[in-house]
Amino acid sequence: MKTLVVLLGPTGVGKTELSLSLAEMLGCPIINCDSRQVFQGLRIGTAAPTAEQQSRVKHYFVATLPIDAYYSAAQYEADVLQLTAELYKSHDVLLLSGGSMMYIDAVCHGIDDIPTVSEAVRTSIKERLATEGLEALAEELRRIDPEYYDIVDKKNTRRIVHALEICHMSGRTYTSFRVCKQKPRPFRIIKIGLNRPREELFGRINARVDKMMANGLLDEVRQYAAYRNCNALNTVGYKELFQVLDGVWELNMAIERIKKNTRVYAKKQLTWFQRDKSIKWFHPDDTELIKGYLNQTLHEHDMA
RNA sequence: GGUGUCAUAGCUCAGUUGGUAGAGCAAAGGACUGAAAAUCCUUGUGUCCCCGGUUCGAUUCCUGGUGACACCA
Repeated sequence: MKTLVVLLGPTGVGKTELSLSLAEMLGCPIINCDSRQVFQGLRIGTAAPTAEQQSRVKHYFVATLPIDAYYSAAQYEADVLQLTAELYKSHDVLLLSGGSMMYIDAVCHGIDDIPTVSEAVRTSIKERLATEGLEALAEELRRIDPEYYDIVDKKNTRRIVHALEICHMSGRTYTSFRVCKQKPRPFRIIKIGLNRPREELFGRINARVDKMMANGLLDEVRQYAAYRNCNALNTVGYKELFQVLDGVWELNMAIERIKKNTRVYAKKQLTWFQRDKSIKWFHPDDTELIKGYLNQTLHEHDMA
């Protein structure tokens, strides 16, 4: 039976370091699962695996996309499934490591088949949002897809807009695409979650931000100023420093905000992961415990 | 040593003409299906420094402590 080991946890907890030693133990490459590390050039701000780390273990989905590329959880799902099908020809176990919650779920359960929104539809809804306002769009959604309107967060522009986009795109209701059914996978999944006491985690996050600044994050941001409207740069660490380049915030203010927003993100990740009862949690320093658990579980799987 | 000012949430402080309190920051909880490091929702933390007095009632006024700061010696 083929197995996918999923190493997950909040940002800054220590996934990258541990993923290397697990990959070495398992003799497999690392499939990166980070929605921002897939873009080229976001080396410092996303704490991407270094060249040295990548020479130790082969990584996939690190710095593979141009910064202005469109990408999504659904595309990631497809890309990973294609890659794993190939890699399983020569491996029994593969390691997926990262903290992008929806990307993890896309790979593990799949997400619904929803049409990709065209540029034209996206632009037209965007313009209507600007001229008519969110309430008018919500009202239209209530008319054409009352079922989704019922459950959607009416204050969440993203959700309302997206549902409308899909309706316009397809001529069907957004609800009709939301089957929310888990897709079977041709491999077993073992989820290992990493976590630390809150204080420890936040201490690491704060220290990591200082280190990023020392490593030249501001220069990295400056370099991509022309791409600031790209989704890849709507990212903690980048969006705050654009405020500095614009002269809106003092540098210190921006650094504090980066730390705060990273902490909030980590908490958000934990909230999401909390619901997944299939995750087995460990402290990242318990390397031997984790390896022992993995070996034991893999062995059980072989027997089964 | 003397005089003065201050002492309220984790931090910085506001406030109560006497009816046990609120902002900012920090923090906590949650939602989530093709932009997800995105987007959005909810929450308040308290011996109001301590002992006494006045008062129906004191965090608020008064005596005395204690501590911090400033100035004078």
